[in-house]
Amino acid sequence: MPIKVYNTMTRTKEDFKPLEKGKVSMYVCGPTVYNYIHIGNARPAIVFDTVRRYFEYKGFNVDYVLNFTDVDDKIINTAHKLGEEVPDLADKFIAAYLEDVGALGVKKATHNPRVMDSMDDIISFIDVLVQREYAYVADGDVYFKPRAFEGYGKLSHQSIDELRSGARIQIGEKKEDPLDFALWKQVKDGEISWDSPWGKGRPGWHIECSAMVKKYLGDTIDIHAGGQDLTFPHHENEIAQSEAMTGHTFANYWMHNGYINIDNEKMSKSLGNFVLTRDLIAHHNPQVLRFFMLSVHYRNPINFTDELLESATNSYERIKTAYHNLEHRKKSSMNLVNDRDTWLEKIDGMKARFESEMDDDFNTANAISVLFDLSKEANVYLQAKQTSKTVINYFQETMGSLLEVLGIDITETDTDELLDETIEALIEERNEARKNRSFARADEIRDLLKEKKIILEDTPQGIRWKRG
RNA sequence: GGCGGUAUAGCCAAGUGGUAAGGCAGAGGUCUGCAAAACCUUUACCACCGGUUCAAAUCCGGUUACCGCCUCCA
Repeated sequence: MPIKVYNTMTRTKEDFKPLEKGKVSMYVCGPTVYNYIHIGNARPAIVFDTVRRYFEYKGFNVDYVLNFTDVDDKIINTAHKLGEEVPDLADKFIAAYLEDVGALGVKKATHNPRVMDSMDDIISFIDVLVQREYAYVADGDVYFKPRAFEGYGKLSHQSIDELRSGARIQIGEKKEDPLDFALWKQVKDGEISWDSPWGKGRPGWHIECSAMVKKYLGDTIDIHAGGQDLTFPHHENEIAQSEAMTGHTFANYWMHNGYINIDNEKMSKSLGNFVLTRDLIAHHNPQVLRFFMLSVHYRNPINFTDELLESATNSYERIKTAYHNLEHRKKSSMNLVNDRDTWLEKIDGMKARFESEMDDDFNTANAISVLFDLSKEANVYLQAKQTSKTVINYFQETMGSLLEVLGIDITETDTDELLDETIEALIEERNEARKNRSFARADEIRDLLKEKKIILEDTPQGIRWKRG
C-alpha cells in the first residue's frame, strides 16, 4: 500500500512516490530564533517528526532538514533591546529550541543549517537570479520579481493580480512593484551585516530556505513542510526563487499543519494568550502534550485548554496502564499454546489497521484509536487465569513499536525503578497484614504510600504498584 | 474584495455513498476484605434548507455561524 499524502499544491491526497526508491528528502521550515518556542511552534515539530518516523518505520531512509532562521528583523530588534549580539541570542534560542523539542520526543534532524553559516550559498543563489533577470538591484537592495516567474501563486492558488491589491509598499522601500520581495537588504546603522556584490547587508526572508534546500537536498525534493500560514507568502516565494534558479520542480509534495487556538482564540502576543512550550512541560508530562497534538489530524485546528490537556492525560494514562499491566503479568505467564495463535493474529490485525490509518495521510487520530484497541484487548487478555508469555510479549512489542512511530514513550517511567527499602518493607508488611486479615493496618499502609505517590493495586498475581 | 477551512453526543475527535470508530467525563453492573486497575452495559434528529441517488454526515446548490491566509507569524 502506498502512503497517501495531502498535497497543498494540488489540494488532493496523492500516492507518495519518492524521487529515489527507498528515500525521502524532506525540508521543514524551522523557527526564527528570537524567543522560546510556544506550543504553536511545537505542533509542526511534532507532526513532521511523526511523518518522518512513519516513513522510517516503513523502511525509508529519510533525509530531514530543518533550518534555523537566525538573521532577521525580529532577532536584530530583540538583540538590540537586550543589548546582546545577534549570534549570541540566536545560539541561546537554538539551544533552547533543541532542548524543548527534544523533550517532546522530536528526533534530531539530519541537518540543521543556519542562515549565518550559509551566507555564500545565499549570495551566489541571489547572484544567479540577478543574472537571469528574475531579480534586480536597487541601491544596495536586491528584489525578486514575481511577475517574471510564470506560475507565481500556484501553491496558494492566488492570481497575481489579486495579490497585488493586498500588497503594499512600505516607506523607504525601493521596489518597482508592490509584489516584489527582498532577496537582500542593505545594512542599516549598527546592524549585523555581510559583504556581498551589492554591498554590505543581509538576506531577506525566504531566500535562506531556497538556498539551504538546494545545498542539502538538491534542486528537487520530495516533501516541503511547514505551518499553514507559511503557504503564502513564504513557500510561494521559495518556489518562485528556486524554480527560477534551477528550472526544476522545487518540491513534489507540500504539507502544511493547522493552527492552535487557546481557549478558542487565536494564540497571539497581542492577546497575551500564547503558551511557551517550556512553561507547559515544566508542569505537564511532555509526552502528554505530544499525545494531545497527535490526537487531532495534523491539518485540522487544535483548541488548547487546561481541561482538554487533562482529558488527554487520562487518555494517555489508559494506554500506559495497559502496558504496565502487561509488564506486571510477565512473571506469572507461561508457555501456553491453547489460543495463542488467535491472539497473535488479532494483534497483527490491529497493527495492520494502524498502518493503513497512517498510510492515509498520517491519520494519527485514528492510529491512536488502534492503540486504545490494543490496550483494551490486552486488558481483556489479562483477565484470563493463565496467560502466554508469547502473547504478552507480542502485545508489548507491538504497542511499543507503534508508539515509537508516534514518538510517544510510555516505558521511560517506573516499573524498572527500584523502590527504596523502607517502601519495600511497608509493602511487605501490608502483604502480611492482609494475610492475617488485619485490613485496617493494610489500608493504613496503602494510604501512607499513596501520600508518597505510590499507588498499590492488589491482583491475583500479587501486588502491582505504580507511581501516581 | 480574493483564496481556503470548520460545523458530528456533556467534552474531545475520526469518518468522501450503504442508516455513525475511539477517548475523556457521567450512570448502572461484575470483580475486590475495601479499594485500585480492568471488564460488561448505557448516552447522536451528523448547523439549517433544498436537490441528486435504491441509499448521503459523506455528492451538488443555497443559507447561517465561527475561523485562517492575502502584512511578521508555526
